[in-house]
Amino acid sequence: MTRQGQRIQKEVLAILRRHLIPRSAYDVLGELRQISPKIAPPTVYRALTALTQRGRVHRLESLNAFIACQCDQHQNASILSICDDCGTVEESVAPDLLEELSSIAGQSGFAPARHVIEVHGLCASCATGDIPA
Amino acid sequence: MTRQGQRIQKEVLAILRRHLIPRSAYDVLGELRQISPKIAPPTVYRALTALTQRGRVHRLESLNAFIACQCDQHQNASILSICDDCGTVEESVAPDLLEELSSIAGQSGFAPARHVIEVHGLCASCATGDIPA
DNA sequence: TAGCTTGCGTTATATTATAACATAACATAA
DNA sequence: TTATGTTATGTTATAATATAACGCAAGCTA
Repeated sequence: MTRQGQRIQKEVLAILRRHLIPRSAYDVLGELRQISPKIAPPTVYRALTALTQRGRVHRLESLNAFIACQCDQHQNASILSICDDCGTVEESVAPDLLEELSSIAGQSGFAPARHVIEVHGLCASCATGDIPA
Repeated sequence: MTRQGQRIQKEVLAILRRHLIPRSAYDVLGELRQISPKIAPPTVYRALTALTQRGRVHRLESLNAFIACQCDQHQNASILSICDDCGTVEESVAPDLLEELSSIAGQSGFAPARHVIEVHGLCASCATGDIPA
């Protein structure tokens, strides 16, 4: 990775960190272009791929969107709880559950390498209606 | 749903059942068009959505693809183990793990409604190299 | 039949993602 | 320092996935 690559990854991460709700790759592209108007899609996807591999960003497979990692310490897969009303995402870490999941998937000899765990529903605020939209 | 809608859902399900590996919506569209050449994308997506809601078909969020339900009895979320080498998908049911997952996600008041659990890795054959590609 | 509701077909287009190849940046040795 | 290989990045184009919008038809029921 060259200096330019590092700069773009840093900018992409900063953009994602400014938002509590997931952004699509093209959302990120739009914001990047406010700084560097000539950025093209593959550049953004490369940065997002690298950040995701390093655990700084999570890809929400069920939304085709990305969010900055909120706990900044683990390489383990996270449980991502997505509010279908307001869009916020909560991140939970549960190594025990991952092990259990690996063992279930492995019963037939399957060798797990990557876990995707996303839970859709309503966050506390939206579920109780305390803070109506 | 009208008779025509039922017919298309039946055809889509039959197509998915003919394959052990996931098919994209456009794969399905291509096969449907061999029978009814004028089908358009929204028709396929409507059928896939309905089948998914009734649990006859699973959508693989991390692949943007679909596969017929292999166990045909449950409305519970399945664990889908995806071989990154040969593409086969194994389905497992684990109500205990779902409850545990709901409880983890619910710790902060989050109300879970739908679980997405996908495990990428290598199936038994591909992991051992018994049946090299 | 008239009027209502829902589903379906159709057109067009939006959104997400990547292939392919040219160029630039960096590393290393002659 | 130039030559050479290797990897990263820029650029263009396009592929792949998904849905909005709207009009017509099918099915219901008064």
